[in-house]
Amino acid sequence: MSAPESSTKVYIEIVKQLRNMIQVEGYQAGDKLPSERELSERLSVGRSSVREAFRALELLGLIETRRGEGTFIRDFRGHNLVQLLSTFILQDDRARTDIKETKYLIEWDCLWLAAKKVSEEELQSFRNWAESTVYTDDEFFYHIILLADNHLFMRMWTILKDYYNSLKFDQEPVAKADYIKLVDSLLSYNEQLIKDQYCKIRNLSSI
Amino acid sequence: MSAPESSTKVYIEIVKQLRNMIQVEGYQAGDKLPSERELSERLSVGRSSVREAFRALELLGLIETRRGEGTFIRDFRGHNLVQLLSTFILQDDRARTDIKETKYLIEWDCLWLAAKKVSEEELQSFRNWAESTVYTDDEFFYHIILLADNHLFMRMWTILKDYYNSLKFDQEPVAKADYIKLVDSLLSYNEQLIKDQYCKIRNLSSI
DNA sequence: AACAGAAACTGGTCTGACCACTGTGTTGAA
DNA sequence: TTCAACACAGTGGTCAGACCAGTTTCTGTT
Repeated sequence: MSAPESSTKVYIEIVKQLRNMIQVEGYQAGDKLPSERELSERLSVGRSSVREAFRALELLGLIETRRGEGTFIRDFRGHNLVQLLSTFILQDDRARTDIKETKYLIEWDCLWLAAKKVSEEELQSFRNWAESTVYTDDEFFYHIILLADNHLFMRMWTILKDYYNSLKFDQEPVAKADYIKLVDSLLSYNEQLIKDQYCKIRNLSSI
Repeated sequence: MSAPESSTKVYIEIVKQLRNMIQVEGYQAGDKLPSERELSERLSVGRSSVREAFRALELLGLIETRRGEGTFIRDFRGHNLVQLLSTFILQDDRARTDIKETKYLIEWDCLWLAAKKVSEEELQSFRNWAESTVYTDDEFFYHIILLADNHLFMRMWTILKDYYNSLKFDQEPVAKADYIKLVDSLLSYNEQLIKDQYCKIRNLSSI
């Protein structure tokens, strides 16, 4: 490999080449990447440098390597990062407050989006599900986020939920009737009503 | 190192040990970690396995390694992840819509938080800055996010901003007077006024 | 056609060599 | 006494090679 300018590390260059290759050749989740040895030859770098790049991407949850089989693009899940990042980032006392605040606001954003986007039939269907099913708070809001139809919020919420749960807040169980009331407020398309009902569920004075 | 149960890879075990060590021994940003060779001996693993673990954490932006000096805990910045994750995750046409939607809602959330948290003096001081300074849209909203005083939103917004900018949306410049009006609406503590003014800046019918 | 075994592929871990950079201590000259 | 140069010991960076373990493919026999 050509001498790196501005002393970029070889494994970083390899990560860049991999990204480029994935983009240009249109790799999808489940697709197999070239083997370590093949990339080593193709890029004229040591196999251990290729392994370093693969390891880094694997820890991110972007690829997975299987002994005897190969290296594959993964369907990304953020949950690997939560456990990792939580150790390094949110260690101060402020974290708990920020997590709570952020999770609640994103839930509210998704309620708002759901109220805007979702048809009455879909809401009715969701209400039927809410009435006839036993679910956790997470499961209920997972459905809300689905209705909001924003993949990015789904990822963020999923990460926040995992981390929020790991912090073990004291949290009174929410009565099922209150969840139903929240869905009914969505059906009413009344923003203030939705807001009031969500605040009740989360014990907030306002949002 | 003891034989890994359920075939966990050695570098993953090393990452776990590092996380544990950082937590238990209370490492801070800027602190130096034990050297590759020392960890190799201490954990009874190959130096290349330690390097794999370090590389992975470095790519995440959690540590940095400097030749001849050592390995240090970094003050985390999400911006390394944006460039990386964007390639693998948000590749479908939906991404653009989701990014816009999410960024705008987080900006709104932070406006709302700022309106709740910030004293009139702070707002006045910010208004003075806004009047007397030349700034970009990003710089203006960076200050809003600072006023919201939520580290998590700051990180999320920073990541979203970078990615949003990389997508190169057509975006008309905002008149400085409109930024000032937004600050004034904050000073009025009138949520509807804040909302209206933000919608004007972002060309939204509602939020 | 089916099956068993060999071969070739894959990733996983490690050792060792050597290079390049940095920091520290020592030494000799001014 | 001070300062510059040098040696040394530490650090990370890259690589080759060896060997192991799992999976897939190929080949020969029945």
